Amino acid sequence: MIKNLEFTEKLRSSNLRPTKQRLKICEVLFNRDTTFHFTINDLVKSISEKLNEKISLATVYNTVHAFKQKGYLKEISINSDKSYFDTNISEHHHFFDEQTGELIDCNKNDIDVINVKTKIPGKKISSVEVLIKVASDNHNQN
Amino acid sequence: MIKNLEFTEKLRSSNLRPTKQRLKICEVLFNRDTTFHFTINDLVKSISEKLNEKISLATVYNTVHAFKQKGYLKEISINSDKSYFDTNISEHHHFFDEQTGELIDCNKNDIDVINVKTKIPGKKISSVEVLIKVASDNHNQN
DNA sequence: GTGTGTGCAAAAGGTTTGCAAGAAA
DNA sequence: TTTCTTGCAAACCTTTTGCACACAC
Repeated sequence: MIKNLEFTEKLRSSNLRPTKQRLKICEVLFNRDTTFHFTINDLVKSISEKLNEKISLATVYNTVHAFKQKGYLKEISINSDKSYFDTNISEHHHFFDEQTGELIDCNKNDIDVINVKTKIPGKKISSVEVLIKVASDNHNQN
Repeated sequence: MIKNLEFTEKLRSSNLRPTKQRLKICEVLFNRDTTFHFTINDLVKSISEKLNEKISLATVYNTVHAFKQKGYLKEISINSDKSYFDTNISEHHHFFDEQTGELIDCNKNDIDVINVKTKIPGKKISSVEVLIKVASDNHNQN
């Protein structure tokens, strides 16, 4: 169980004022055992369920973007109408269930390290993301 | 240079009526030498530039979705406010320039085949997509 | 007190939908 | 003639913005 004090420090060290709202969002995001994959909407729901409170949508967006920019959250590359975020900020990959929309973290040893053999002149690689789309075994799509 | 007749056949074989609009969209999408990475907006612009015509947005969306469903287009997993599509339907991967928003196809031998060693029970893999984000070499992000 | 952050409502941008008119079979 | 397709406008949903008020320092 992580203490609010820790979050306060974390925020302060990133030049983010530890406001009531940001601390609450920290609590919902980071005070959990497993990775949290979420959309903004999921987060808002989580806040109201876990804390029985409401934080304005604009603030939630602001905060998530600030956290992403500070490296506390990762945005996941999926094409969807919504943006997905991940509290697991290590370089890792995902399974995406096309039918349920569920995201599952890949473990380090589910996939060999991706070796990119070609460079784009003047560019450096900032990340490599693998998305493995899965569907029910007993369905066939044509 | 692919003939309209070929497109007509293609459409008919997929149970899509070869309408004037669909044939024009085929022409813009598939009558080119290199892969086309596009958003709906790009496509609409292309139609008006190449053919000097206007096809209703709803029809363009309809058609792109139909083509995707029939396997003539691939949707690329990027988180963006817009959807990106690709006329290269082979299983391949992408470089994505974070600064310019440009997408570049990976060649088959830029990356080793991804070997997914773990299965999700009851699910089968329907695709594996790799997105390599790149940025200028002389920039450092913190 | 000064500068940031919050909340609301409105706006924006991409995508979808309903439905009447039109085209293909 | 029947069925599918088109086009328009309205609706929808996520995300962003502007601005007044409130809070952190």
